[in-house]
Amino acid sequence: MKATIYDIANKAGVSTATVSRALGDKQETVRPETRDRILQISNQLNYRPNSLAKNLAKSTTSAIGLVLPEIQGDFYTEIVKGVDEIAFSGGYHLIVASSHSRRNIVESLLGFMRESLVDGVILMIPSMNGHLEEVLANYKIPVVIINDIHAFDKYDIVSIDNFQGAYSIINYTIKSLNHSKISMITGPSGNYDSQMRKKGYTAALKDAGITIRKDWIIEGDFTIKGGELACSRILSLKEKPDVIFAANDNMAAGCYNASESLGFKIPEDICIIGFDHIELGNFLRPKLTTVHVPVSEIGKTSTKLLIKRLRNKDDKSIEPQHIKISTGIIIGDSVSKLNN
Amino acid sequence: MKATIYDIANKAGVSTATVSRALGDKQETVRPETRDRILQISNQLNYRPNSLAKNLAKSTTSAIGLVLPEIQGDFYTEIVKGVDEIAFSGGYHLIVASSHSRRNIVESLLGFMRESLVDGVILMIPSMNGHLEEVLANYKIPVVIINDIHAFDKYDIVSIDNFQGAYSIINYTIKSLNHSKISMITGPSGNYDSQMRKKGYTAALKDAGITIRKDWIIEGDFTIKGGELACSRILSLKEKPDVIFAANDNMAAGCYNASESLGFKIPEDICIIGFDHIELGNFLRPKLTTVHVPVSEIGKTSTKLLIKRLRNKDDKSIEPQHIKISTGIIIGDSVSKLNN
DNA sequence: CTCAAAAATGTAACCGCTTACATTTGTTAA
DNA sequence: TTAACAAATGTAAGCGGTTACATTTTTGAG
Repeated sequence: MKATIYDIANKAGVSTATVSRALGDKQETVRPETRDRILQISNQLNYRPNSLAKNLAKSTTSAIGLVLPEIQGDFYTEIVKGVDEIAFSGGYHLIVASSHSRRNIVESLLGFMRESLVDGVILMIPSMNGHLEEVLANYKIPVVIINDIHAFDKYDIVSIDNFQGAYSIINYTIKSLNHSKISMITGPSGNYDSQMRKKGYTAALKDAGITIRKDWIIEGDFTIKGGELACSRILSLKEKPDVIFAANDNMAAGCYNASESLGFKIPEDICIIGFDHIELGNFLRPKLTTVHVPVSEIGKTSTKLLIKRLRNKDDKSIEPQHIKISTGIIIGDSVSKLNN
Repeated sequence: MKATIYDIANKAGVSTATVSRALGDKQETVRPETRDRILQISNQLNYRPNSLAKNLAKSTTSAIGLVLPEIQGDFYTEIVKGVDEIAFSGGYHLIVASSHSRRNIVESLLGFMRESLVDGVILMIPSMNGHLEEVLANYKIPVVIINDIHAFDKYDIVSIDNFQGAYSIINYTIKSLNHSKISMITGPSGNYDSQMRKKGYTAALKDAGITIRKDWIIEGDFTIKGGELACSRILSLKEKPDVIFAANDNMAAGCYNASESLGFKIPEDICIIGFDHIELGNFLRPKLTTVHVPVSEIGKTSTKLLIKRLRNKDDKSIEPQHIKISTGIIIGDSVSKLNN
């Protein structure tokens, strides 16, 4: 049978309270020789505290919940990796729940919260969800939200600087490469990242004095297939743009496919810009020009934030923090330079 | 304050035992009208059982642990997704632990087992690890191992049919495409998947009466960079092979890079074959010929196996199951047909 | 050496649910 | 009607820790 705290107390001739104190993290008042004796016996019996009992007694689980949207591709692996690494070094376990055919984000979240299964939650919200606000308001476990969203200002938020990323790369395309006929394939309409990327795009155009053409803004869905479809539509327009700015690399890859099958050469006939800088982009030919997003940084930062919150749970005074992760530009060969 | 089972018992004028029975899963002996009353009050109070208390009382957690090797790329996302989906529908939570700079597989495993944090574990072991056997022997939580490994025959195992996959594609290359000068870039020497893929490769050659050249078997490390390096070495041999079989797609992608920079055209000057069929391969040009591995199937199958085990925990008689997930061939354009 | 304060340890309730066993209530057959 | 048995419910002891409060031991100033 597994050794319990009672066994140790017995063998050491002390009470369970003393054993608990000697073995606990917080520096408790135990005489050094007593502590040593307890530690030794504990080792000898190969004692491991039962975390279930500890959880119940302390109403705490040392676990962090990570709620992800429908998982696909590199992106999420990086997030999980970043979160896991920080969680682990902070002494937390990681419970993940991704939404899929049988479950949505809110359900995952509720599952965590209702059962007090985790001490805190990292929540990645790609787009607005009806019940979400209500759920968040009803349970008061610390939450860190990953997304570029302002409806949740009272929570800690970690977001990619989508606006800046899009603005920079479009600005570069205009100013340094002399382009002005730039179209965009957005993500799904409700998606926050997509919305901000679009704002960056329009702002850069506007600041450069370029009129925005609504017919050059096509809605995509962040998938490769979706990119293919949208690109085909753009390439069959009577008045074609010179550049397609896809709201993510997946769709940019779709553009490569469509261009290839429609006989458009990149970058001579059509230029492509992506967003995310996933591995895939490095293998597209010509190399994809895109916006670098430090994905695992997002996971790490949110976890750090959450853990800080958990460590100061009583101190309600700390203001919600909003951290923006900045992006960078990756210059590939998928956008040509125009001679003006 | 959150409602407890006591509050319900009070309000309903029954004992906590009855409430517990009425609310529990197993069809207990409670009079219908009593059950109804309890259910009603439970709803009214918005009662949610405290899972921590339940865990302690039942010494069970309804959680499955998933231990992954160093996470990178598509592959693992698919596994997590598959596991999560099945775990969820079986009423289990998913706790993941990946090894990384600060932790290795055995540590993750120990963490789960020592603290009785999970009811069972799904363990992905890429290569032999000293303490592993010992750890597994010492704790008797149900374990499902994902890998092509025979040292652990007494556990449930789910494995990719690496041998068959490699054999088939090499055989196809020989028989249908008339190649005979086929080299291989393996994975890290200790890696089980790699070992079996190599066996499939050598068996196919041998069966076709082709002599195996040791100098055409180069060790790689499953990374893109590693593939690049190994490929360069092969391409600078005095006697070059016509085909390079990379033990995974990542390395195959590296081969593309190396071939490009050394001026070798695929498939005219050198042919490339991969393994895994990750998304990336679809974007290589020419399209990569590779072995399809149904990754999320692996996750799903192992989880089903584990849950079955957990549901029949007492029944020790069930023999360890060894399930092989079969692979398929994806024919791209990276291997030319020789006229013999 | 004495005594008050500080340090160390002990006692036992508690976290909220489950469940073996005891008790009460209901049902059925003679 | 009643004995015998089944069904429904109650009692209370866990599960294995934590911790408020009580008690004992140690320490050190006077």
